[in-house]
Amino acid sequence: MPGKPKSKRRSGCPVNISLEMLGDRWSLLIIRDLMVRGFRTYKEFQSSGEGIATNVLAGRLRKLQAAGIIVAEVEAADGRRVNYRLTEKGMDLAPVVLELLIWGARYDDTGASCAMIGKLEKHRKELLAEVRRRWRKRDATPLQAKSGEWLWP
Amino acid sequence: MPGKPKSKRRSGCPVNISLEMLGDRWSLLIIRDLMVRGFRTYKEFQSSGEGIATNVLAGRLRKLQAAGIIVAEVEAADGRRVNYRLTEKGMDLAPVVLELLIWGARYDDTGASCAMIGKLEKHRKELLAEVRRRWRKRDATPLQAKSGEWLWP
DNA sequence: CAATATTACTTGTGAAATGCAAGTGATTTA
DNA sequence: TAAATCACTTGCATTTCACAAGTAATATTG
Repeated sequence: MPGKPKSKRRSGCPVNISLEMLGDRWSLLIIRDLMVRGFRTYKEFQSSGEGIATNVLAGRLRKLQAAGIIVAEVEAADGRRVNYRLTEKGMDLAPVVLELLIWGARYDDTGASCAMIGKLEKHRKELLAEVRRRWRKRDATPLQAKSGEWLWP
Repeated sequence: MPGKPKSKRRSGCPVNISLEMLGDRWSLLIIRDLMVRGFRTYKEFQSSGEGIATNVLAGRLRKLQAAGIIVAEVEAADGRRVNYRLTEKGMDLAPVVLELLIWGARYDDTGASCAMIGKLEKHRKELLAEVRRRWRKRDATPLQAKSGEWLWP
């Protein structure tokens, strides 16, 4: 039994960054991988090379479900597989993820030629629209490779 | 001696969400408070009601400095006071913070009338410009009250 | 159809981070 | 000069995390 989180304070009109769910090392990475790398299964997350521990991954997936950010469904054709998908609420994090990607690219750059970054900044809207279109179609082809390279447009 | 973080993996072209710095419960809250609540001192962070532990706050401020996101300077008029400010790099997180605020407001809403949310979404650019203008002027008047309420425009 | 493989986890253990209460040292104010 | 303020640090109990190993359910292979 995990026990309740001990009741957190909340201010009046709740325009607050809500980092109770997203304020950890992995949640946003999982969301990004669902959003732009086309990840769907537990195994993909584990072997993505980011190094999340298996028990922590399981915990995060559970929490993200409980928060209504992702849903899990067992694949009809193969009862072993569980496919994770973003909900509408989860997809609405796309602007956050995009801005984080842009910021990270601008400052965490280890030097590789990333002309793509300028394109991301200039075409925020189109990219967000594309991500959402693929989400609706359940199209899991990645916009971003495992290496981080962008496959867009 | 804290010891090195044990070397994290990095992919080739580094377009990655870099959550090594921001992937915790407090960093983005500190940045938001500097950005839109006009916080400047240690004490303000401590007594903001968010409940960050004092040792953790000290640690985060140190890490954010080391990452070049904030700077600390002792106040000339009062040698006890240390004022924290965002760097350019820190200010460039404004779009991230704004999108998080919008998302949080949309979904974490406990019900209060927040017509302001729509305004934030419609006037992203103006708000970002305003935040940056105040930052340049070192104007610490908050855009967002402690309660979360927006004082803008 | 039995043996093996795959997938999605859980469990156990030590290390690290966190939360809390109390204390410290450098100023500044009364 | 004593008290107050500010920005921290220290110690300790609790929680979370990382790593390795194991398990249960389904699927594939021979």
